[in-house]
Amino acid sequence: MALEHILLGMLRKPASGYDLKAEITGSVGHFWHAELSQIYPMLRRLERDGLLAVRTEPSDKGPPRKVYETTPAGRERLTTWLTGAPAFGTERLEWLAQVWFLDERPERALPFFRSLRADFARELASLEAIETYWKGADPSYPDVAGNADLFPQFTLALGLRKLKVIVDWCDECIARLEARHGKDDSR
Amino acid sequence: MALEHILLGMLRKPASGYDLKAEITGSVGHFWHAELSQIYPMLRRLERDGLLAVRTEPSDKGPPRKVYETTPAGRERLTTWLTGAPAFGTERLEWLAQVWFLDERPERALPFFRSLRADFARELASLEAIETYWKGADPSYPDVAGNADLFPQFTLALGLRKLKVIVDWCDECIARLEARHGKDDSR
DNA sequence: CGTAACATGTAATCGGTTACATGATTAC
DNA sequence: GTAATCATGTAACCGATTACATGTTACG
Repeated sequence: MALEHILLGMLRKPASGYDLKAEITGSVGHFWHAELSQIYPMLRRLERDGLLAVRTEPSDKGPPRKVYETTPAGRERLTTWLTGAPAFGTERLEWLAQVWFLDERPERALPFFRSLRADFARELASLEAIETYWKGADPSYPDVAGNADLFPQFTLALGLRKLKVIVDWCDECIARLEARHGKDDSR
Repeated sequence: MALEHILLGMLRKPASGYDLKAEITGSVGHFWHAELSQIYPMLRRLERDGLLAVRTEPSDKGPPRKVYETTPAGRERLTTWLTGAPAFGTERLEWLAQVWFLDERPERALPFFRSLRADFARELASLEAIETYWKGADPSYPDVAGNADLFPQFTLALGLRKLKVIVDWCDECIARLEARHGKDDSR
């Protein structure tokens, strides 16, 4: 169960469930996602099992915050996950399944790929913004100094390259489809 | 729900549940996966809703086969899925999360990436084998004639490119890690 | 005065995995 | 005889999504 380990990893720096949701989307967000309704019960479970410690802090706004932090036992759990083999969750890409069956509706192909291209280009732009920020913060990028930033940066590099090939692939599919039946259709 | 639509798409040619499992792994297998225990109840449901037709055929081996086929209503369901917007299931890549937190166990980084590289290289090889087969069957590849093969071929092209960038990325990560602390470690 | 952000949760449901159950035929 | 392939299913469980429930503070 990966969410468990992601929380244990993130909570090496203390945070509340609410914080975590924002931190997840802002860091591992390009390859992971979690709702608050999933985070809260998991935090409780991890605390019950002694992998997290809690303290309650008053909040300026709204109800009191429950701030969690990884315990030594939690840290150990994290390292066993890291020591194990790479975990492949069988990838399921529904939009590729749609592409596969597009011969059933060939006239939908061009608008479909154009929409796909727009979506991935937007995602690519958001990763590029992160890269730009990173470059500004650390002038030696991509030769970062410490280990702490190295691995997140690795994942960013892969995200950028993958999105680039997807956008290029969309463009090529569009070009091939246009070549097949005159450039004037389905706009 | 994508499995539903995948079955409706595949069953434009009649097949049994058992057949389907093999057909899925052999075609859309590089981006989708389904177990028999998931397929059988889904077939029943789709048949109950009039989207599939069944007939029972005796089998040479084992119990009688239930052969399904998409009905006109099923075909309509398929096209509404294809007519809709591209469906993104939020991608969750656990192995990238492991990379993200590798600073907790830096000495595990090299073996981790080597294992990752081996896994993806194997996947890439299997897609390349499919491409080779395809080239042999249709000498005009990649300029296939009909629409029927065009879209599956598009998905194959993307799979190949994505896996290539992942393998290259692994190699670069390995090189950078080796450069960081002498080439002789953690073999 | 309403909306957004802060902050915590529960309940119902769904898609998917793992394990279990059954039994025939074929190849070694 | 025993393992693999053919062929069908059910049940328990788990991870994740969606919808619901509650209440405060700050901003325009």
